[in-house]
Amino acid sequence: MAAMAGVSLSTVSRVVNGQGVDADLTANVQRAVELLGYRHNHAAGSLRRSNGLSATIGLIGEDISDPFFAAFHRGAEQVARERSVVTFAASSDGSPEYEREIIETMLGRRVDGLLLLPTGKDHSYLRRDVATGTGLVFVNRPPKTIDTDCVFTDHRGGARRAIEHLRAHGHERIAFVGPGADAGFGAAERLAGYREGMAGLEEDIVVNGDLEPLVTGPEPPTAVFSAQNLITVEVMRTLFRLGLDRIVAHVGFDDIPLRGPIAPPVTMVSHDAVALGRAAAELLFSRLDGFNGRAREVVRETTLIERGTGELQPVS
Amino acid sequence: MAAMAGVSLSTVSRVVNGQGVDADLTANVQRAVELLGYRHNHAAGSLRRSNGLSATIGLIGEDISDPFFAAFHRGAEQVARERSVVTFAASSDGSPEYEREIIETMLGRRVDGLLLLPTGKDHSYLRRDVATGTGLVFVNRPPKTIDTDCVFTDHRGGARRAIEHLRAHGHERIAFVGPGADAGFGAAERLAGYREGMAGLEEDIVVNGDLEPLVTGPEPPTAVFSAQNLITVEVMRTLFRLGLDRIVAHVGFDDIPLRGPIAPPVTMVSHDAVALGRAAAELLFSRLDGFNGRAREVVRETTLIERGTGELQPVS
DNA sequence: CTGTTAGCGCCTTCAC
DNA sequence: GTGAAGGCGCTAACAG
Repeated sequence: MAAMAGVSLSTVSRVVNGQGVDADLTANVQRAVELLGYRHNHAAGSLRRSNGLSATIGLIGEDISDPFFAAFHRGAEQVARERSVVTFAASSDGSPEYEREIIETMLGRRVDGLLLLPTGKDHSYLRRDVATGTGLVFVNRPPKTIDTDCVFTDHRGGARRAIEHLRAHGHERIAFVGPGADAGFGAAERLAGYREGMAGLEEDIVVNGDLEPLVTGPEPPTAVFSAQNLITVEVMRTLFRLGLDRIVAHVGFDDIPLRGPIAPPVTMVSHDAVALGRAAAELLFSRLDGFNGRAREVVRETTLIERGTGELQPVS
Repeated sequence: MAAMAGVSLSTVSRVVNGQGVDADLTANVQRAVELLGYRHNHAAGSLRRSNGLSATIGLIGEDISDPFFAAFHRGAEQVARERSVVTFAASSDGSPEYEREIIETMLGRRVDGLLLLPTGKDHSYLRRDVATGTGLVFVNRPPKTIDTDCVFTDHRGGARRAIEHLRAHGHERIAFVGPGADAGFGAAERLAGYREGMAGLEEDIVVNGDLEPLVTGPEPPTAVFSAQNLITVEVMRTLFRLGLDRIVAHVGFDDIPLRGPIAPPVTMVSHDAVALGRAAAELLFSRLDGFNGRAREVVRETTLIERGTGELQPVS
C-alpha cells in the first residue's frame, strides 16, 4: 500500500477524501500515489462509507439510441455531473422481462437510484428497494403499481394547444394522423388532447394509416395534426407530392427531437427532452438528499413553434 | 444474513453464483433471499473475485445526446449485454480536462474498459491503467500518445467514393462544402478523400461558408458534395431556393445518422454507427478475454445510398 | 492531526 | 457436497 511509500496508512484515505491533513504528508502521499499509479476504488469505499452511496444512477428506456432518450440522458447527466454521479444507461427493447433483468442488474451494481421510462406494467417488485432508500422516478408513464415520483411531458395539453392554434386560424375540419390509442400512454394522451381541442366541433377525423384517400376524398380536412415525428415526415411528403403543402395546414408533434433543421420546416409542438431529464434527476436527488414527502408529479409543458404550415388559412 | 433463515452461510454464495449445491438447500436459500429482499452486491463480490472484473464498461464522447454517439452506444450495449456487462456513458463537452476527469471517475468505479471518442490530445496518462489490464479502444480518432486498439469510419474512402460516383455520372466541376481541415480528424479525412477523388481533374473547389455565390457565379459547379449533415441540409435548402435542386447534383456525407427519412431525399454516403459501436466493444472484450497481441485498427466502410440527387447528369 | 483496529459484503481456500 | 476462517480495499470510530 501507499503507506509504505509515504509514512502513514489511513491518512491516505483522508488525503484522497480531502480531509484535514498536514501539507507535508499530503505531498508525500500524492507523490506515492503518482509513483505507484494508485487508483482509488470507489466501490470498496462505499462498502464501508456511512451513507453507502455508490454515486451512480441508472437510466432505462426502450432504446438508448432513440434521440429522445439520448437527449433525456443528457439532461440527467447534467445534474448528475454536479455531484460527480455517473450514469448507467440501458435499453429494455420494449420487453418487460428484459426490463426487469436490467433493473436487477443495476440494483446489483448498487445504483443509488433509477430513472425509468417503463415498458412493463407491473413494477411492484421495486417496492422493497424503494423502501430501502433506492431512488425511483418514472418518466412519461404513470407509476400504477408503485407509489413513486414521476415526470411527464404534457402530451395532452400540447396536442390540445395544436388544435386550438389551428382553430384560431379558422380551421374546423382538422384530421388527427397518428398511432391508435393503444400505442402507449403518450400516444393515447395526444389523441385525448386532440379530442379536447375539437370539443364543440361536429366531427373528429382520426386517421391511422395513409392520409391520401382522405385529403383527395369528397370532404377533405383543411388542416392536419400529425402526432409523431415519423408520421409528420410522412404527412409532409404526402402533402408535397399532392401539391397540397401550401394549401392544407399542418402542425406536427415533436415526439423525437430532430437534430438540426429539417427542410422544409413545419409548425411543431415541441418538447424539451433535456429539461425533462434534468427534472427527473432533480426529483431523484432530492430523495437521496433526504426528502421524504409524498410522491410528486412534475409536468413539463410543450412549446408551439410557428413555422408557417400551421398558420395557413383554410381553403374551401 | 440469509444464513440465519436458511441453514448455511457461504453456501449462499454458491447458490447465487450457480455452483453445485444440493437442491433442497438451494430452495431454502432462495426462499430466504425472497423473504429478506436480499440483493447481491456485485461490487463487493468483485473485490474478492479471482478475475476482479466489475462487468462494467464506460463510453465517453463529446455529447451523449448526439445521435451518432447514441447509435454507437446502442451498438456497444448490444455486445455488452450478452455478457451481462453494463455501460456507463458520459459527455466530455469537448474539454480535454473534463474528459480526463470523467475517465478517472470511471476508472475509480473500476470499469473493465473504456470506449473513447477522444477530445484531448494527450492520453499518455492512461498507459499505466492499460498495462494493468484495463481495456481501451479509441473511436474515430487515432491514438497518438498511447498504443491501443481503435475503430474508424472510413471517412476518406467514403468521400472519395462520393466523388467517384459523381465523376461516373459525368461531373468534373465538383464542389466540396464543409468545415475546414482544422475541424477535427473526420472532417480532415473527408477533405482528403475529396482531393483523392478529384485527382486528375483541373480544379478543386472548396467552400467553407455560403454556397450561393458559387452556384450563381460565372463558372458554377455541376455537382456538390456536402461533408456533414447540417451542411447537407443547408445545401438542400440553398439549391431548392434557387430552383437548382433538379439541376445541380448533390451527395451528402451522413455524419449524423438522421432518424427516419428526410424529405426530400438526398443521395448519401452513410455510415453505420451501431456497427461501429459493436466493433469497438468486440475489440475491447477480446482484450478482456485475454487477447494480448499488437494494437489493432478496424476500419468500417461506408455505403453509398442512391436517392436521385447524386445521379443527375451535368448541365452545362 | 495521525495511527490503530475493526468490519462493510462477498468469494476463496482449506478442512471436513 | 458443505462450513469456517481469512482477506479484497477501504473508511469509521476510537485512542493517542
